[in-house]
Amino acid sequence: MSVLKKDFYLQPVLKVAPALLGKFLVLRNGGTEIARMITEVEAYDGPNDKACHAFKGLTPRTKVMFEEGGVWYVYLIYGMYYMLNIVTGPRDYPAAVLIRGVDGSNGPGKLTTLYGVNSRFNGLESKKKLGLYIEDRGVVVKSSQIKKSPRIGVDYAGTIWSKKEYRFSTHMPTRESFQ
DNA sequence: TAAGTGATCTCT
DNA sequence: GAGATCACTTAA
Repeated sequence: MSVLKKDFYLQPVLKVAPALLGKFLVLRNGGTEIARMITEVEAYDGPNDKACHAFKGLTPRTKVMFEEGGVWYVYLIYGMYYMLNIVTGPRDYPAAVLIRGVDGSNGPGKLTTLYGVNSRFNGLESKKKLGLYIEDRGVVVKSSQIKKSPRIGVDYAGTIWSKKEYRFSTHMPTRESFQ
């Protein structure tokens, strides 16, 4: 049981994304704690990825993605839903992993509603002190249990990038598996 | 299947 | 400042 450190996030996003499956997204707020296993993520890989927000360059919105790995990137989409991403890779390399699903929840919008995540976490470092962080609780997800598929909602990125299998999910059985 | 929602970006 | 866009959800 250990909180993921910065060097974990400094790896290439395509390594970090599948490695996050089976880890726990933890929100600690005073006496309450929400901790659920991550079951679905998507990778957004830097300046070459047309589906990546930062592809078009640095703007006030995307500048967080250019930070060093290990910080949260939170933004509002469709006027209602916050998306939760963790930035990866070295500084000035815009890449991030979108956390799309945790155990017992479907859809990234519902996930952030569940956790009460909003833009106040944007740009902040994922660590215990912040109260929102990712933890390794010893669940091992085998590569054979990881399903790859194209990302969701990125048709605008063109066939090459919208077909990339940068979405990773797992059907690992749930909380019984670690208690 | 389509509508709702609002920040952001790209033009004028 | 106006208009288009958007990594989603819900209700039908």
